[in-house]
Amino acid sequence: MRILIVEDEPTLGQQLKSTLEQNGYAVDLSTDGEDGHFLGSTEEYDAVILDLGLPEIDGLTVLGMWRKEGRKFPVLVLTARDSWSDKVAGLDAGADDYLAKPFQTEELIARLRALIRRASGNTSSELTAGDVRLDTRSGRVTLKGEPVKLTAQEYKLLSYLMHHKGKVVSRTELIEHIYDQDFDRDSNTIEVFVTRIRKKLGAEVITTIRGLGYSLDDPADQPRA
Amino acid sequence: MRILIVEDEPTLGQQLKSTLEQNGYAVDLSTDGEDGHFLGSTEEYDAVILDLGLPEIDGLTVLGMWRKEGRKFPVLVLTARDSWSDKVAGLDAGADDYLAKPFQTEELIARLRALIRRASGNTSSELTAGDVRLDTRSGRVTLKGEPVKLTAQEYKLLSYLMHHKGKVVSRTELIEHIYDQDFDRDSNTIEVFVTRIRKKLGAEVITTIRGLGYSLDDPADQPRA
DNA sequence: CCTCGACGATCAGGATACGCATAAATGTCC
DNA sequence: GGACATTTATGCGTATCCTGATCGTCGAGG
Repeated sequence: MRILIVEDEPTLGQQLKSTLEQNGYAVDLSTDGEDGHFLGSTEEYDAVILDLGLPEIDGLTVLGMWRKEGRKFPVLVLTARDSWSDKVAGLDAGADDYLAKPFQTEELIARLRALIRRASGNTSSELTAGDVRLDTRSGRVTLKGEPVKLTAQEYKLLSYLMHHKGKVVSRTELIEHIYDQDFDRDSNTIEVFVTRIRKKLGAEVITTIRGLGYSLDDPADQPRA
Repeated sequence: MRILIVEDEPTLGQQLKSTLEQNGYAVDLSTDGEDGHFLGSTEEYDAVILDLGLPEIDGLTVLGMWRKEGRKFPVLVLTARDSWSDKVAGLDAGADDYLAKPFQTEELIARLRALIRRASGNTSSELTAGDVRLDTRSGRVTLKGEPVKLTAQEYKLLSYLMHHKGKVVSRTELIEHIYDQDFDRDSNTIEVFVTRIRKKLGAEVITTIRGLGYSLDDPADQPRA
């Protein structure tokens, strides 16, 4: 999953970035409103963390612009103080959740996870497809109850597919969502990891749709396939 | 485990701090409400000891603010006298336990231990994983019944992992919970202690999840692995 | 029905970052 | 001041990731 952080204070921003990366997210960091707005408008993110107290352009303005442009990613708003008016304004402008500074990183992670989960239409933190089960809280994957060891990239790829079960996901979409900004787009890493995952979880979990991409289907959703 | 003490009387506060440290806790001490509130909001604590009779901001107010902000750590409230009304108000405001001054440090420790245990979802004061058993009351660790000598830091690290059995714990999370406020975040002490613990208890007790952190698994939870 | 082209799957080698282990330096407590 | 615990520093080994090449397969058109 790929996250955008818009935070003017460099120390906090950098710290957030590395914390999130340690939790398996691909993270882009922007330190001003204009650049942040541009990134959010051009790149693909699964969630955005937005500080309201930005220099130059206000965070609320940026959020408003995104929504007007039709960007739908969930936005978690950070605000300097527990100011009630900011909260109302934020939610009005289209924020999906709200966290007052200062905050604990663990809570931020928990909320972010919940936002991404809800945005993809899932209600539980446990995603299942056939015999495969993925727990987004503990970061564990099991096959028929047996724990399976996945590497970081394998996990990211599988996680994205499971969050979009049934949808056909193109290779470029996968690259955009599991790598951050600077990454060589034409490479066959995706294929390599799909192969690896199939080896560990069984070939049938990921279906190839020639010319379009991949799709992860839950047999339970299709009585006969 | 990391504790925050908010106590205006310096003598008592300092004394509590060193007692708790002797019992294997990492302790931050704050002598006024405002600073205490800030610490509780920004740092990661496994429990908080809060004196109600504070100058400037009242202890109850601080507690109320924390709960409103969504802070979930267990709070043990200290009050000057055995005043019934204070107790009711404290529990109302979200306190988890209550102790009247003067008190025996033994009792404080015992209650603290119980609070932390309950907060992590454990019911017994004895935590086990495979052949390893950790008694939070005596601070003793045994391997297949044989007592094992652990140093203070080794114990803290193991204890935190055993309180969160099965969860993937990142290195920063470990640092935040076994060291107090001022500590150099980028150092490799965690790795060193993990190595030491593995040497004493066997390499299999702590699993490494590359790029994410460590995890302590109980073989009993996974029928066959 | 066969052939060819395009796309995807697979494999193996090399680069790299990550975690491990050890030793040396520093700190702390009797 | 000595013993022990803790932290820092450093080299090593290896899992993981990426690259590029080759092999396999699907499907359209002849």
